[in-house]
Amino acid sequence: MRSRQTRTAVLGALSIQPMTGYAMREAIRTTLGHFWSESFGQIYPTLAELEQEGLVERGEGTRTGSSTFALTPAGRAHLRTLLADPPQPDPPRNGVLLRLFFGRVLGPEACADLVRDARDRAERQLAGLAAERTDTDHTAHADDSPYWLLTISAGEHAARATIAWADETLATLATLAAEGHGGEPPTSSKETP
Amino acid sequence: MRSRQTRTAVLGALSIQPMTGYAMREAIRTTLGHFWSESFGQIYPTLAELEQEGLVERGEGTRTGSSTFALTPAGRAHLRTLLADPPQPDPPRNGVLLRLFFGRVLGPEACADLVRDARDRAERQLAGLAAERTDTDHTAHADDSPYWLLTISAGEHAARATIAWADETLATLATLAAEGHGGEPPTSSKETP
DNA sequence: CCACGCATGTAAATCGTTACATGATTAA
DNA sequence: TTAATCATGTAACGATTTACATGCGTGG
Repeated sequence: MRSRQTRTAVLGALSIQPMTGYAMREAIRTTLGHFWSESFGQIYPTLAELEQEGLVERGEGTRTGSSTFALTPAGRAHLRTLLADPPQPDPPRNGVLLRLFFGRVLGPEACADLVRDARDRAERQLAGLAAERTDTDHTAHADDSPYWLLTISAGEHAARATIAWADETLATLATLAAEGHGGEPPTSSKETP
Repeated sequence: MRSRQTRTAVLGALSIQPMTGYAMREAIRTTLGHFWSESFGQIYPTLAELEQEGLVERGEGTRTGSSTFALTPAGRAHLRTLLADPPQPDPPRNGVLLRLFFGRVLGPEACADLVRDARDRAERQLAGLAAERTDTDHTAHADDSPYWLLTISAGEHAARATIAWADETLATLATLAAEGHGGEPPTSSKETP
């Protein structure tokens, strides 16, 4: 069985409206993109599985060979149980912090580049979320929209936190650089005396 | 070859001080725990690989059969190149937001439970980081400690952001509940008229 | 002497992405 | 007509965790 998380995402997507696998991938990428992702390789097998179990129904698509999937009553019930059981915390992996932790090897200037990149990404993220907020039609899916706004807000809080941290960090790194904690040179005199 | 990320973590750990595979696992879990994780199944094969490539050296351990690994000069040089190339962004997956997005199916009260849990975790995280900050001996690894503090700070910013978001969200969910957007009942009258 | 912590390693299982093969439909 | 987009699915690969098998050393 595909992971419960993927099943949740797929059934959840269909709880908004029936759609094809392709459309689901697009919907997840654009709407859930700031906190979730699924690939075709997950979506199609999961849909097939859910169909076998009678949790989704395959209907006629708009073109030959395509099908729109829809939730069955059993599927909606199953989604409720999936949503109810506690989210499994995945092990944290932050590439920026990993590099920064070993920053002594790299030196303050290179670390500052790293942090500036992270800051830029957060800034763009923030702008993107603000755009989504204003662009989106709130009347179309009025019942779902308050919950959607909560996830947007989460993204904004996280991005602002990253920006604030980055600014503090850049100041710290500047003083570190001034104090002369330079990066280790490519060929260290300690290693080849 | 094991992933560059894992190699970076392993070489990085040895850049602080030589240690056994077992000790490395402990060090990563306790010190890098709030932003990174590695399991034995990754660490041992990676160490063997790096040894083959002459990037780490296996020395005598304190007991029979055990070995302490240390960085070679080539290993240190390789670590610098690994740290320099840009962090690969992994696809986001936030189980709490996934559940909240489909909150309409679950109802505002159950969503509030979810958010309260997330808030609790963030609060504990914050307390844990504060404890680490005060407990740790800054003189032992003085050269690495400023960079370590930057990662602690990142965790604190993120946790505070989660707490602030959770409080806002709980207020919003309370008004939603008051307006009567209850969860869908276990047996919907729409599905069985 | 025995339970627990230190220590190493492998095998299997899980989870997920990427790339490919294939074809229909539509807009230029 | 041809390129782009919609659409489905599979195969291969990669990354990572978990569980297991094994044994040394030490404190109670």
